[in-house]
Amino acid sequence: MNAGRTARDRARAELTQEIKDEARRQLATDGAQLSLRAVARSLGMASSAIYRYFPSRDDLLTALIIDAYSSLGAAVEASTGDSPRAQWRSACHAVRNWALDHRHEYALIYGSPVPGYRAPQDTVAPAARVPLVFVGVAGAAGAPDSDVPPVVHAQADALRPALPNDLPAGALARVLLAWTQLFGMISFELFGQLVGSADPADEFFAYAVDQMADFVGIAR
Amino acid sequence: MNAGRTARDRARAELTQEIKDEARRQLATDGAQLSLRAVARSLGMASSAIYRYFPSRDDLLTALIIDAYSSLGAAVEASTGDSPRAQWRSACHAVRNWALDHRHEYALIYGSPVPGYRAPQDTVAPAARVPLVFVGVAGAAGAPDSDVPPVVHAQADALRPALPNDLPAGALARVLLAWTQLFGMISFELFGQLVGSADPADEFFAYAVDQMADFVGIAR
DNA sequence: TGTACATCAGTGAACGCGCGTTCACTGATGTAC
DNA sequence: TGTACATCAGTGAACGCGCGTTCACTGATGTAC
Repeated sequence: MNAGRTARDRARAELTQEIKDEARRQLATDGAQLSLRAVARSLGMASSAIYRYFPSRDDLLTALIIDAYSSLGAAVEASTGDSPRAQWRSACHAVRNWALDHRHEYALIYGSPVPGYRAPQDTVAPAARVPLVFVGVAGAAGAPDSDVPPVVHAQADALRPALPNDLPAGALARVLLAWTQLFGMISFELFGQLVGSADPADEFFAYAVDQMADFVGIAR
Repeated sequence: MNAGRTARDRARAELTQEIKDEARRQLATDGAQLSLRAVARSLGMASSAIYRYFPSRDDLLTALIIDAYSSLGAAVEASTGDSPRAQWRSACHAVRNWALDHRHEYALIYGSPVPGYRAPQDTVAPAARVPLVFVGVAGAAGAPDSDVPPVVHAQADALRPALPNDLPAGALARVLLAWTQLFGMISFELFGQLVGSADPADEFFAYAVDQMADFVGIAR
């Protein structure tokens, strides 16, 4: 199935991609609305033809969501730094830069849930890639343990088998907190909540990233 | 105009309220979609009758948004505590409780922007009520100054005239950071990003609130 | 290499639906004298 | 207190639009012998 590609197979793969690309383009212009008919129109094909590639609108949405998580995940995994501290900073900025470059895909995955749409299980693994990078950096930095309430400690312990290292519960909790902080700030910036205070947000973002590195205990 | 209320005036005020209430109810059931016709249907009136109360769908949306900010603002302003630390905690929990009780209104104001909708200036003041509460608490606690990059320092200085106290730039920056942290965590919880890690989030939230109080420098 | 059949991509019409907004109209409520 | 007129709330039909999805069909591509 991977070797003997027929012309039909190749055409199918290409058109599947083109449909997703066009749908992404429409997310960017029309906001979060996604219309199969509009996508088909732009591609010069009958609206019913889309159904040869995606069984329904929701399946196309799911594909876009998975692609978005994967694209962000890859961007963050590709970020590098000479020290754990530099890696931390570079990973945070990779998230923000991706978000600024893909505003509507960001809104699709981190904004309010799409009405009437229920995300299937397949999105879980790609969505986990970003937090796993931060766990990895904290591990490499030898982030120290700290006091944590029992329930949170138990949640950290339950999470550990899925992690690339065995970060102590106190460190893991702080990484999680920094993770919500990171996306909170980016969402506020993109969704316009910072207008009038920390906008433009470049310097404030850099400042926050540094504060969070200190908070997690990643040495300067 | 405020004293001599005619029957017509009272009927108008009541129906305006009923339209908003029904619209809110529909936000809660149908997700972020808002249909004037559906609202009218539920109220047993002709869809065109809505136009006697709101000139367009966007105006109704704007009213809902302002109401949501005001409702949240009032809830947070009403929170109390014996010490600045207790006030901080109680304000944070007030935000979260309001969000859990008004999920769709929360999504309306803190989720992805509604496609094709541009928020007018009238939303700015109500939106500022929550952060102002946190600035107030930090002021009462005597939150200390700290190092902050020049651009952020300048943004803090520019903000100060609009504040109820003259928090030093380093403290104000940390309050802003905690503010984005707070909403980041609540958004993640409500939008399902914590599933599989810190969910249920009650303890993690309490933990994060305490960490942020330390971070801002509000004495235990 | 050639033929017969099965598979698949794409079409165009149709179904059934919902939407925001406008408009001419009716009848009730309010106001001025 | 009563009458004449102006204001307003609410109606119902219509405009013009877009949507997701289904279906019978055509013609091209692939497969087995």
